[in-house]
Amino acid sequence: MPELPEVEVTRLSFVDRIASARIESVQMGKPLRWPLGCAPAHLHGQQVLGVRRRGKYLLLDLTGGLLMMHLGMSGSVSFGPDLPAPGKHDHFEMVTTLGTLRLNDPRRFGAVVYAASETDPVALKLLGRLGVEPLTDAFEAQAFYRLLKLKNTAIKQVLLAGEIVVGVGNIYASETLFMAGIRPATRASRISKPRAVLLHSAIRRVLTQAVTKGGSTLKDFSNANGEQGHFQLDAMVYDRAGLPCRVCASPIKTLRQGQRSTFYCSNCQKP
DNA sequence: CACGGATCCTGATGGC
DNA sequence: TGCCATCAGGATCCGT
Repeated sequence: MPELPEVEVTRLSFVDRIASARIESVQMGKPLRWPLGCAPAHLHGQQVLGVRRRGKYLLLDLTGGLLMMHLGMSGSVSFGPDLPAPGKHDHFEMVTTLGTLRLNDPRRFGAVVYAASETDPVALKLLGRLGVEPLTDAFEAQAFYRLLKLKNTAIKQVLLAGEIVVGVGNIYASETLFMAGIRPATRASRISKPRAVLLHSAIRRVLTQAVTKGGSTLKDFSNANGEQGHFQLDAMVYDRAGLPCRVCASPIKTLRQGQRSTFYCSNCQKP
C-alpha cells in the first residue's frame, strides 16, 4: 500500500498532534519484519521531538533515540486520544500523553525499529543505502541521468530498488514511466538524456500530486485520521490491463518484473 | 559485483 | 464455514 505519498500523508496527519508527547507505555503484538531492537520499557518517559520521513520510513525523533517505522505492504498508522480497542492486526502501540500511536499491519511486512541515533549501525542498515529524496532540490535531473547510465537493469526495477531515488513503489513506477513515455523493460543505461529529464520531472509531478490529493487508496489506504485518498481516480495505467489507454485507446499491457505486476501502453511508451 | 528469484505474512478474489 | 490457486502498495537475502 504505502509508497512515498502515502507515508508522507500519514506523517502530515499526525506530526503536529504528537509533537512533545511523552511516551507512557509501548505494547507489541505479533512479530513484525524486524524486532524492535530494545526493550519496550526503554521508550518509557522519552519525548517525541518530531516526525520526519526518509523514503518510505517514518522517523520519530525521541529524546533518547530514533524510532523508525515502515508500513510494508499493508501497514497503516493511527494516532489519537481515543482509538478503538486494538484489533488482531494491531502489532505496535505506543501510548503517549497526547494520544496513542498504533500500527495496523495484516501482512506484517512492516516494522518498528529503535536505534540510539541515526548513525547507529541498526539505523544505517535500514537507511544508509537509500537514494535521494525525490521531492527535494537534491533530486536533480543531470545527476539522475548519470546514475541511470550505470544501471543495466530494467528502468522499472531501478525505480523500485530505491538506490538512486527513493519513494517510487509499484503503482507510481508504472505511472511515472507512462508519463515519461518510457517502456518499463527498457534498460536504464539506454535511456537518453532528454528522456531521463522527462522521467525526472514525471517522478516529481506524480509524487507531488499524489501527496496533494492525500495518497492513493486502490485498496485500503487511510491516513492516521482514517481519511482516504483519491489517487485511484487518476491512474493512467496501473491495474488497467486490457482497458483502453486514456490517451490513445490502445489496450494497456501487463508484464511481470521481479514478481511484481507492471502496466504500460505499448503505443504511448517506447523502448 | 550485479542481477534474478525466492521469501516473509494474511486476506480477497475467482475458478472449479 | 468448500477448496485451491493466484494476487496484493515492500524490501531483504541468497544463489549464480
